[in-house]
Amino acid sequence: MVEAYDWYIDDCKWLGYEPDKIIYASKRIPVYYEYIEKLLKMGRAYPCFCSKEEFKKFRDSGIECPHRNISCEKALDIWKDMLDGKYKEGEVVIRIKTDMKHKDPAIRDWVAFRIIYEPHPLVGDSFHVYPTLDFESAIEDHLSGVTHIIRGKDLIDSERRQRYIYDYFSWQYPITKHWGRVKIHEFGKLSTSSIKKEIEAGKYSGWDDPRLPTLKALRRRGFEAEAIRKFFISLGVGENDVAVSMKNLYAENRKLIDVKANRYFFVWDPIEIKIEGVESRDVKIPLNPSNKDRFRVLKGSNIVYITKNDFERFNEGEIFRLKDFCNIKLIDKEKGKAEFVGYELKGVKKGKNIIHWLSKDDAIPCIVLGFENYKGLAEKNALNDIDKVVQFERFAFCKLEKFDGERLTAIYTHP
RNA sequence: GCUCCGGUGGUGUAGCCCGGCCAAUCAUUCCGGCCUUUCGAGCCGGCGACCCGGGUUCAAAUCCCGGCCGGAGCACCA
Repeated sequence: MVEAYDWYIDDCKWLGYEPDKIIYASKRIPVYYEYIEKLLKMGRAYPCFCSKEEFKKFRDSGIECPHRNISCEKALDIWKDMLDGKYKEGEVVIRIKTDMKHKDPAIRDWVAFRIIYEPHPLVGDSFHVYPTLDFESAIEDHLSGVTHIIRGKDLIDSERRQRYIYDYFSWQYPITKHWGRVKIHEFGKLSTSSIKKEIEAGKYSGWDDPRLPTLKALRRRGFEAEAIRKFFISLGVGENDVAVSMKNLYAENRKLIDVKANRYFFVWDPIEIKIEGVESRDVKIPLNPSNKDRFRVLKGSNIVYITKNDFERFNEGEIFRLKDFCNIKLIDKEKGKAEFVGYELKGVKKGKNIIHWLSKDDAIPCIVLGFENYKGLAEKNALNDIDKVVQFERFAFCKLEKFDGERLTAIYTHP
């Protein structure tokens, strides 16, 4: 995927880190050729004609393969022939000499170059002899003056392999740190390859599907880069695998957005209620409880929508309050009828008896996409905050993604 | 199977190298209270951990050995 090249950089910048140098290994193949030629001349590398299976036998038994001890001249000739395209894929590889008796078989004479005729996404068919990751990054780390490497523990053996090259050239190996595998309780193992498959299978709509734990998805959900940074820093760099809950991320993000996210009403699964004896009036509600100077205005009227959840909780005869508007008593649940009790907040039990609502004039259709999808009515005022994260009161923080003239689409951020 | 690494409250983390100040840090979750016109935020309080067994030592989460459990590598993949 060619686009993925840009995604790394894009995501990196979004997180707030500007790379000071970007290196595409595929564009620097000739550099690696230089170094492998040196190693061939030094007798520290050799062309090997063993098949994978054959070599595995040698590796497992710690025996040098018959190709290992040819002269430098011959080795270089074969190398030239490889470059000239005289060999087929899989016919020959270049191996770095380590120690066939090394106690860890994973380290024994590893492959540095192999032949691939398939065109490369970035450089097309300019080359057909490519370095392996271990070889390329060994050279590149040294050339670019890398002093510290932080990478996953799956690459721990890379260090032991690469050190042979560093020793041959008398270079100094960087200091390494490794991290373990990260699992998210709510999702499972983080694995780009399995996510890719599931996207292709149609399970997810794309890399930014809000159900995914990808940076793209988190970004779409309106997370602050700062929260993600803090979250990952809190995980530390340790070789142990970690299994962490998204709740920790939510907590970090909430600290940042709570003060700035405007509050609006979102009535999911709306139920219509008629209130007898109430007069219409405008209701001013603070956009954010921490700043009482900024308001939004809702029309309080005798027909309002409340969410089904709330409606079902109340019994006939019970009094509850439409937040900031008025108190009503449910008189006929069957018909959705209530009667006006008063405007005064005083005397109403606080907490669960105060619910959010919307009258028809202020309601626009809204869908919230997340782990589950919610359909309902959102407050019209929210249209002022398209592209921003708002809090739908008593629901969750949501990123308002778009309004198509008919319906507002929001992405579920977190509770 | 071979090689290597790791195991601190529900979760993540600090401390381990250089033993004592660790009746073990911080964050989050959970539970309780206060506050609040949101089941949000804030404030206060609480529960809760050094994998097990030996050894060294006046003293061990920290050092040593063994066990158990978990993970990584053993690719012509990145």
